[in-house]
Amino acid sequence: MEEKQQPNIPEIFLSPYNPVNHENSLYKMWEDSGYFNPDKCVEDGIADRDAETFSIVLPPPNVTGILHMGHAAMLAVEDILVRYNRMQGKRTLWIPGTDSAAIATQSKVEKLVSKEEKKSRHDLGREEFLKRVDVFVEDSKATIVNQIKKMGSSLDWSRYAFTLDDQRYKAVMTAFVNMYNDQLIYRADRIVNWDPKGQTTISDDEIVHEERQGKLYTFKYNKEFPITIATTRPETKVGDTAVAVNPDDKRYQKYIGQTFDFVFCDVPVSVTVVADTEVDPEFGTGAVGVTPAHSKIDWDIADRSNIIRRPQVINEYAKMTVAGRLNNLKVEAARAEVVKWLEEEGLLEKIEDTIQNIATAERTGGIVEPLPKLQWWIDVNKKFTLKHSEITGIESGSEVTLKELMIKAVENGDTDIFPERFKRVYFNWIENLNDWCISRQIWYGHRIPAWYKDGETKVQIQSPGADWEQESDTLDTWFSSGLWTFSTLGWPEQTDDLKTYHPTTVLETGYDIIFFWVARMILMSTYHLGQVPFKNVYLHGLVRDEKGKKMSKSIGNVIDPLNMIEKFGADATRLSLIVGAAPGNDVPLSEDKIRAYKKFANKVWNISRFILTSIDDADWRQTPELTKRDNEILTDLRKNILEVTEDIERFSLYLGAEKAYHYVWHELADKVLEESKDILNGDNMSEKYARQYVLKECLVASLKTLHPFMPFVTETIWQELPKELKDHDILMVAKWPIGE
RNA sequence: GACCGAUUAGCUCAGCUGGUAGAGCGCUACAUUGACAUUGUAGAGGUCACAAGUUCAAGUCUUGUAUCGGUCACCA
Repeated sequence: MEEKQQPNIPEIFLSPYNPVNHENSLYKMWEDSGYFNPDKCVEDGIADRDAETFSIVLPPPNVTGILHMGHAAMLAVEDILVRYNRMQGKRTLWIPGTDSAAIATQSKVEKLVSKEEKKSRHDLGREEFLKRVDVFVEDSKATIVNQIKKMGSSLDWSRYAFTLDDQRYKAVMTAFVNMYNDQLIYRADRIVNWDPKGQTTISDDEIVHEERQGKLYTFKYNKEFPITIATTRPETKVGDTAVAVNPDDKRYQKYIGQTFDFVFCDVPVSVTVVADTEVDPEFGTGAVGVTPAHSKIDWDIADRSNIIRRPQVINEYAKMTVAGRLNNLKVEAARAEVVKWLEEEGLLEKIEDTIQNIATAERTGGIVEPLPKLQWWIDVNKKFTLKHSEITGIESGSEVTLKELMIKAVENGDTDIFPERFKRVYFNWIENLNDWCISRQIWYGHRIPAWYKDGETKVQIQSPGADWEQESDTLDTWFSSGLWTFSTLGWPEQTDDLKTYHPTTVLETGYDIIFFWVARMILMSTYHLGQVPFKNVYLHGLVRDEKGKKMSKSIGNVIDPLNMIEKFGADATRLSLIVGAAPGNDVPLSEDKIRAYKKFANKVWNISRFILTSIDDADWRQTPELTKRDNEILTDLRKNILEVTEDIERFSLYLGAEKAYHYVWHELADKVLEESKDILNGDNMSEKYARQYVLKECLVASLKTLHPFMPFVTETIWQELPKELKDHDILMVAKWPIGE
């Protein structure tokens, strides 16, 4: 038996691919190379000076949070797009950042301070408390940043942004002042959504409607009152100033305009009967008790009928402020008390079960209490002059509203949304959009640059003087998030980055924040820059468990990405989140699925090992004489490259990943490698050499097409490839192969 | 209540601009430990929710029905 010559194979291939041995050092190698930064790529000739640009801003994760599968999916999608475009030779920029998550962070620190020092934020005072928050944020920042890196995210860390850093502060202040000067921001007293738990106002979009079992009470204010009314909230009736009926309702027409005074549950009340077309004669008794201070609809009815809009009978702690037996009771207790009183007085006609929609605060879960408050708003319907416009169909200097800008930007295709059906969702939302309440009663955030003295108000970034007092409210975090595509690029300065990379190419985010964020970014960018913020919106689905359930700690079905990276590698984790994840569709994820892709990483590893040992003795200076089959293999290869390329270009990553996977495993490995064994061991040297050439081509190209999807294993192998096979030492910046 | 989506193999889903169905996992049988803490080969399994329509031809287009899911919504 002749001893087969032991090929010269790199030692690392002697054992299966083990991600943990390579991932951290590879990431460091990439980072040290500087090629996450497009400037460095241009400098070293990887991208041409005038190459097309490709830019994405990372939707900033909460600075104090930890990485979950949703983040992991987002990072995987974006990194694939970024790596692909970088290999295409574009000037590719992916900007990292973190978000202050104002309310969440503040309450975290509040809890911490209360636990460790037994103090409230008010004990510490605003300034001292904010110092604690800053320290906390600084400490926890490293955690999330490191976790982002674990996924292999090729972000340009030299451009890292934090929503509350100095540069972003400047952008937010400038934005506010500009909008105020255009009278798009105003201050007004009206009903707001008050979250008693969070002790702040919230916007309409931060409300979650919950269906709950409630009761509908039908009663009279007193024995003499001629009209019976129904309500689910009897405790608010001490704040009634009117009873509204439909003007066409024959039963009540004779009372319209009359005023009745009486004492209701110890509280003197005066109500006027008014006509309002919004009242449905068919519902309940056809008469509505109007409580302007605690219901938005009632406030509007009061406005239309010229009724007084107060008294306010419930305070910020959801407690009654009236005198008598209800004094200082919580609303639920007050309700029981009022019902008891109605029964005693014989005023209660009936109680029915009903399903009522309760408004709760998204972040705290508290029941929202509508209260009248003096707050800051953005007017979405006011006409103003857009000085500069690059938006298709809107001339510079034309009169528009913010709503029109938001609609136009998508309607004209300047911003395209994937999947397409979300365009309709977007338009639908804008049509029903009301003015946006942007002030919040929390401390951690951008403090509104309004200054007060003796009833006078000035809006400007710098304090007008020591005796002027600054507005204590801060801005809704989505206000600053809305500026994110351009505040991260240096706006309000006209930086090179801003000129080069804005509008950004893609915004990739979850469909659940299309209103919160996507719409607000379009609003802010079109207004401040006259540009859309991004040319494409790619909406990914939510990561769910294998049964399609939402992952949650209480159910215990959470799959931790860091744990998965540890177990199966970042490449496997990425692929599991991409394959089968059509944009806009939820992704079912299981540990088995991730394990399957770890096997694939190992398969790639072994394919490479086989090919490398098979081509070890090849001399690449010869010209290969390809057989018909050789050419066929190369054609298949290029066809696969083309398909993967097209899929990535049209954001169908789930298809591209699957095709790349399928080709490598079931075409290259199962067919090409198997049939090559005879040729490689045969005596026909010309045929053997030709096949070696083909295998080399297949390996190099496959590593490249796989790289965006599974950067670590492909780069690890690349580093072991003989120099003469590579067009660059680092696969991350090698040239994307050409398909046909 | 309005709008949107889904309904295709046991499970999870692909099927873009219409031409009599595909993948992965699972299952069955056989082979394999000299690229592969395995892998390969072969196989079973679907009246593409239902009904009507357009068409030479329909998972694929139109309309309607049913079931499930989602988003939005001020009915007191």
